[in-house]
Amino acid sequence: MIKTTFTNEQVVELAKLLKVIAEPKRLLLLEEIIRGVQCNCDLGESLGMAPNLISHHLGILRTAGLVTITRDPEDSRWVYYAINAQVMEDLRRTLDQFFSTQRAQPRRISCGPQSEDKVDKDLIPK
Amino acid sequence: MIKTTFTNEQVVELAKLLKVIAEPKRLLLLEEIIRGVQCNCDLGESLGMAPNLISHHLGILRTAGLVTITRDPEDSRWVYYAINAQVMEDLRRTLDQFFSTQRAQPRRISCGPQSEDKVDKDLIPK
DNA sequence: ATTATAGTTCAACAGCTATTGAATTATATT
DNA sequence: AATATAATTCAATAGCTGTTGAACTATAAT
Repeated sequence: MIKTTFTNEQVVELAKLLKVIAEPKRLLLLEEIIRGVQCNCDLGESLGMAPNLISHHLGILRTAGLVTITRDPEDSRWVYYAINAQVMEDLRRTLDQFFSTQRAQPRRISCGPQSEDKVDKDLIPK
Repeated sequence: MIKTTFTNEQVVELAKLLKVIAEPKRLLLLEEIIRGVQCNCDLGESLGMAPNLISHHLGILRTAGLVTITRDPEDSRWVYYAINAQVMEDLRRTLDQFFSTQRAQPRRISCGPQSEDKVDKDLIPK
């Protein structure tokens, strides 16, 4: 069953989530985490980012629910980030539906010279 | 064949394209165009946006290659926008790969108490 | 106890961009 | 020729946010 339309609220909601991942550094962080690089210091090192900036971006990813945080049981100073598979999967499916070319409808003629509105208007006498 | 990694350049490129669609008004415009509402005036009317703002956002969508523009053959003052199916499909597949949970790797231990670096360091005498 | 380390929070700033209103272009109508 | 219409371009503004450096918190090591 293919979803054919999105409500305005759903579109706005999707845009919000897209804004979270539409930032190059954040998307790079996600890619690294997906690859298995999940401790804060390695993320900062491999991307050349200051630790506070890492915190900032990971916080946004975390608020969006895309990643989860775990503290090391031996030494709780260390934190490890991991992707939230469920949220990722939901996002994947939503995007899959939104950008499905099957959804595309032909132009609805309601404007321009061919529109009936135009013709009707012309029939109204002045 | 599932793509397992993205290069930094690919990630940055993807982020740029995501930025284009991560704007609520633009995503709403895309949704409307997909539904078949494709003339400028209708788009503005159904979304409550001024014509110049419509132009602005559609210009960005057009620069990104997501939509194409056609002028009315009878009255070239009217323009109609349509989605670029090829670009949409490419984007859909890229996102499908990026957010595929199958890509996710377990944590690579290179930091923290369990890391070998740590242990090796401890073996070095002072 | 003191120092070191990992990470977060805070404050300030700069750059970008969505929005608005006015001016402009180009085509069609009268 | 003059006016109207559809759309774009331009200039100015305001709000948001990524970035930076400093201060702070919490835990571990000495």
